[in-house]
Amino acid sequence: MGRPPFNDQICIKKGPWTPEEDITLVSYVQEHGPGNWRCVPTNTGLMRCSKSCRLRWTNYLRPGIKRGNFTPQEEQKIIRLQTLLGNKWAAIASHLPQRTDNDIKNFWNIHLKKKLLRTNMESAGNNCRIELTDSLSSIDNIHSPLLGKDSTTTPKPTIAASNGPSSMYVLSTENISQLLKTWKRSPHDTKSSSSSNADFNDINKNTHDGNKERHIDYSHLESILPFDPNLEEDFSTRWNTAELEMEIDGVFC
DNA sequence: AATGAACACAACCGCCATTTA
DNA sequence: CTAAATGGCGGTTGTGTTCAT
Repeated sequence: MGRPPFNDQICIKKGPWTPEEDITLVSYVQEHGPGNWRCVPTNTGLMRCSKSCRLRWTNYLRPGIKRGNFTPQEEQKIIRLQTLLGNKWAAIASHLPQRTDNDIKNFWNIHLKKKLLRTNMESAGNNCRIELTDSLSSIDNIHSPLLGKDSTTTPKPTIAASNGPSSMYVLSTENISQLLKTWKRSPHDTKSSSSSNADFNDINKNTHDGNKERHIDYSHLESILPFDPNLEEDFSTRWNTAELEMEIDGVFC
């Protein structure tokens, strides 16, 4: 009974994705669209499990993803949504279409959790009525709506942009298109993996120059992705609309 | 200049709900 | 209806980079 076994175990490669793998995946999704991930390793020859392919696409390769520093507005929104929803990162991410749940989760764990704890401790130092929390996990409890905690105790966050991202291997859709150009010149380079990685490191180095802000220019990707370049603008527009603000404010107020 | 600590983030793991044969 | 695959999600980890000493 049940479904026939699907051997996903043969696709066992793990670790960081290579540019070649990314291109393969992007090309496949371009042709077939996202979804039916169980077929992806078989049809593409990628030695990755379907889960890994889906994750790579949704968290990294999908068009419309905004990378780099979170804006103060985004930060405020995340804090407020986390207060309301708890650690429902996917739900929170649905209010920030350009951000992935993984990114938001990382941002929360790295920046906001600490910031809130610090603010909380300062409050405790200034006001004896507030009990000092002694662990980072307590921050989650403080903000858990299900516990019915008084939201007025939620510390007001200070706005501070995080520092620039590291220059470790980071892939953007812009990088994919650039790599495609390089790749076309020497598609069968036997040292493709290592050399391509080097190329990508160079690309990222260049991308991270100046203010270190990672900017994704999707215009280069039009030829390989069914992506509307206006999408990012659309997200930005939607982001700024009073409608969306009211949608969220309505929940909080 | 060297080195250890802290930071940042991509990727993996495990669990659960849904889908499918 | 059953059981296994699949997809989705949240938590955690591994590792490269940056910063401080």
